[in-house]
Amino acid sequence: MPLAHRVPDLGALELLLAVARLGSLGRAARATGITQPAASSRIRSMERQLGVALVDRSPRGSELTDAGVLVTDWARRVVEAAEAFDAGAQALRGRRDSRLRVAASMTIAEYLLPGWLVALRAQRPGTAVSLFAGNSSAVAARLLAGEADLGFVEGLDVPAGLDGAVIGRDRLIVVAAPAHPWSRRRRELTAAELAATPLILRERGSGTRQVLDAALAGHGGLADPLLELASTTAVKAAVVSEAAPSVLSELAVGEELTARRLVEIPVAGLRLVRDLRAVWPTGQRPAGPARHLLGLTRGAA
Amino acid sequence: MPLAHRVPDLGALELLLAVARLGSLGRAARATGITQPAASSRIRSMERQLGVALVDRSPRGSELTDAGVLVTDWARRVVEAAEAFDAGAQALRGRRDSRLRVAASMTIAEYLLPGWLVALRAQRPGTAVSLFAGNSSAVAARLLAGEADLGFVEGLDVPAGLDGAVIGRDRLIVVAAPAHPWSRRRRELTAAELAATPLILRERGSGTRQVLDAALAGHGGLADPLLELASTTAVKAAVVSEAAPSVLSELAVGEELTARRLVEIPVAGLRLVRDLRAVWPTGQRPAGPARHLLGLTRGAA
DNA sequence: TGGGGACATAAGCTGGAGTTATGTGCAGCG
DNA sequence: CGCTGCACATAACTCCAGCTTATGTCCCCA
Repeated sequence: MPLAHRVPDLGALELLLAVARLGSLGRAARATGITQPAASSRIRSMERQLGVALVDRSPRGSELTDAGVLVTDWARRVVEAAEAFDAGAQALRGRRDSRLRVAASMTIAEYLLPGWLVALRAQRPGTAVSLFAGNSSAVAARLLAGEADLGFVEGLDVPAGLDGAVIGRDRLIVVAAPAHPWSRRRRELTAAELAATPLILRERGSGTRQVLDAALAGHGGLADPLLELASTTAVKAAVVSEAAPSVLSELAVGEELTARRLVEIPVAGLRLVRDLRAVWPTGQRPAGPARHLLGLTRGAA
Repeated sequence: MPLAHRVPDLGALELLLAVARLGSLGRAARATGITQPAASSRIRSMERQLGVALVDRSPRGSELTDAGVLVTDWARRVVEAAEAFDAGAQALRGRRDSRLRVAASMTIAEYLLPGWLVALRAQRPGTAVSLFAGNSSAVAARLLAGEADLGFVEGLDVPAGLDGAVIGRDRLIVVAAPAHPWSRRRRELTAAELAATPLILRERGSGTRQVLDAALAGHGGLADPLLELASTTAVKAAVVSEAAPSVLSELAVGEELTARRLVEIPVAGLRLVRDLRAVWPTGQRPAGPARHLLGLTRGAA
């Protein structure tokens, strides 16, 4: 359980990446703003903690061992996730005087925006971004009030008073635990079967739920849910442990699918997709940083 | 640059997840093995560091704020990456007396195995796994010497003396920087064009290079590379900064594609795929933990 | 109105990570 | 051949972040 005691500090992982990149403890130390002895000791204690030699030291520099290469690649993923966290958190704190004020739906803010912000930061360092997250109407209100420069929403329609461009699609997929009978079916599920089955769902009013309701209206209508939960995370947890399927955004379950904690159940003849849109007040085409961010988002999902 | 100073500790992120899950600082504290005041102070200093209120405290418990929900979701990604790191590192240290000894090619060990190990740990906690990473022939040698129970290789053929099962495919894709002319082409690239262009590549002998050589043999043969580098990471960095394309495993560039640091260039009529295989000594079908891990890997990539 | 749950505050301890100063080993060169 | 430069290791000391225990405050509920 105490993961933090078995995984090196973020600072140590960054240092390791610097050693890999620069080929010497001393240079890596300078690059990360510490002294050479500090770097030396930190790498050493990381090796002690992991029980694996990571770098080959020599009087001419330091190189990663074979194990070190692997560990460094795994470390890179942690650091990248931390960068996304940082980009998101910065934007969340961002003051109203930011150069680029973004308003986004929860799903987009959760899964896509941090990556875009990392890319933006790489290409235009120093662009101060602020982020507001809320539902579609709240995003629209912000834009119309002039309190945001660019919005992102998912859903079937563009809110009144806004122009928009489709930047990607979000597919809703049926998921079940690997142990669930549906995971072993040979024939595709039918829409009617799906409609008739009590599912684990977000509460009524969520965007996902609306799309699902609409799509199954012609197939007998959605059965009463087995369980209604307030957050996507809670739904995922319930699907994994309980024995009922759910319908979730593919953005939300990518991780779970690759780790096989959840399995996607194909459904015959049912397209549960919703567009992801960038939106802005009618007539005011995005310019400057907003235009640049918009360019980064094409082809999302 | 000093990312670690702006992102909370892994321990703090874990604690935040526990608060989200359990709805109270005190319970979260107990769950993570610290006392309530420690948790209180840690969450508070995280809020100070991020400049955002994360939890609403009340005498009846604590709930995440709207911003807290977002931050927690981003934190979850960091923690999941750390879990993969941990699972990998544990296996790397694993002693020879492990219950399951895995040998895998570098690509698979880097990108796929940690996720499988996390899944395995969730389903069969306490299965001690050890990992050896090397090229196909080294993996084969381990298996044939009885020093490994299950192997994973990518490539065109099954090494002699081994049986195997295809568990997925790895597609090699042409990538370029967004600023590169190929990223703006309207017409698909032809195989002959690709063959005639000097690329940034791994050194001769790497698996990727072999597949590429074979596939382009009928299209005039691969031109001399512009640059030959020793690691996939170095190749990616060169493609991003230099003005030349490369051909890389889609496993290696997933992150870069979604962040738009790299762009995939479609090529007409060229299928650069290689199978990912689980392998074992002829006749000795995997049993026990090996069989279970094998089950987790189906449908990879 | 008293008890219990939940969070905050206070005071003191500890260890990890950092710093400066110095030592060792190796390569290249005048 | 010894000097210089570079890289890593060791030693001694400092400091602060995070932990603990003890106690206070607030609110709900029986």
